[in-house]
Amino acid sequence: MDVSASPAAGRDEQAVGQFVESLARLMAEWGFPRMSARVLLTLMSSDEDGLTAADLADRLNVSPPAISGAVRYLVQVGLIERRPVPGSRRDLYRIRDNAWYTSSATVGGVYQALADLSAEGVRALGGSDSPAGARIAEMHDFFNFVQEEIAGILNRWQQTNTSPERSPSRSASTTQNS
Amino acid sequence: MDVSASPAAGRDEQAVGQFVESLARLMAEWGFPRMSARVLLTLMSSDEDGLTAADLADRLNVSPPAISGAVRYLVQVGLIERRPVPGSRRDLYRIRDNAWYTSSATVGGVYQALADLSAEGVRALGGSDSPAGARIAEMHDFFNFVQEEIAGILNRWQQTNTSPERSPSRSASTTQNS
DNA sequence: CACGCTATTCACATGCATGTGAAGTTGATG
DNA sequence: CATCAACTTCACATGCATGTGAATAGCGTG
Repeated sequence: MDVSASPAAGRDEQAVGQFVESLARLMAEWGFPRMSARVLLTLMSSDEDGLTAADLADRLNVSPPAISGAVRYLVQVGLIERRPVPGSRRDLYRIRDNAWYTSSATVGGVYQALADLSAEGVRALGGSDSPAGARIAEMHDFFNFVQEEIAGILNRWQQTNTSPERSPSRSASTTQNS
Repeated sequence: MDVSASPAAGRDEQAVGQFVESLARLMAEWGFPRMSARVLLTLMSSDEDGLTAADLADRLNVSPPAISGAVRYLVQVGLIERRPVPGSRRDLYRIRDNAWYTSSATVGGVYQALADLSAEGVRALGGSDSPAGARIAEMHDFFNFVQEEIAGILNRWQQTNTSPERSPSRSASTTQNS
């Protein structure tokens, strides 16, 4: 095996690539756009403080248009930001600091939508008197509960990590090994 | 327009159908199989204590094979159960009582997988010393945190709603007749 | 013992999302 | 002012998931 570009404890490019692909695959499996996931993870695992569309296309071996669509989505949902480089035509794409926090807040919104819709369901069923009505009412309670709890989780995370901005590396040890 | 089958405060079949479709669409948008979502919600919004594949095919205006595939998935992930009817060839499909609980437990498992994979990412990056390593390490911490918190949420839900097992979900007064 | 109903499996068609190549647009530079 | 580089938009091809129809297997019934 050739560890050509791997100083003692430095990056293992091959392993990093594998990591990006594995995680992107997992995210894609539950509905996240594949290409956007790859772009996001490539940005996260780069030491530079931003990459251009050309850089991304090169590292991922895809065409620039694919990058274009992927970053448009990522910017729209607030996971990355584009920073036009003053002297140049290039734009740098950069991860927003609270990316995962934002992402999970979106998940919370989904639960809110689920709760709202199930409330309509209870109405459609004529109240919670019937078995079906009771079932949907319970579903509504559950989603409502989860939604509130998720908000609590995010608050706790914010407090634990004081400013969600640029928190220093605090986790040294990797929890578990296979 | 004729509201032929709408007793005063009873089921509004049209609204129920709309509810099923809306919620199924939302679930499909974040990765849940469309047909399985429709079947699940149809079961939930039925007052009978179980429906046959033929019933489901009829109510959803789809072919029996589509039902077959949908219920196989639902049974596999533990959201519904099949109850062979003793005297007949028919099988009744029925929602498991803790369906949403089970479903959310699965979501928790996803976060666990995310945490595990990001731990590998930190290793691939040679530790959390580099900017990228620090970023992935923070991601790992976040997923780990969320995963633990989700477990806490579910426990709290269990306690609030006493036993999640086989709890007669007729929390309200359901005049159940078999 | 044969028939019929119910559910499943197989091969196929349809629809949708996604990535590619070519052309277009915009801003920097000599 | 002309040229070049970088990103974006458009039209198309490919792959994948999903639902349908025909044929099959199993169990209750006359």
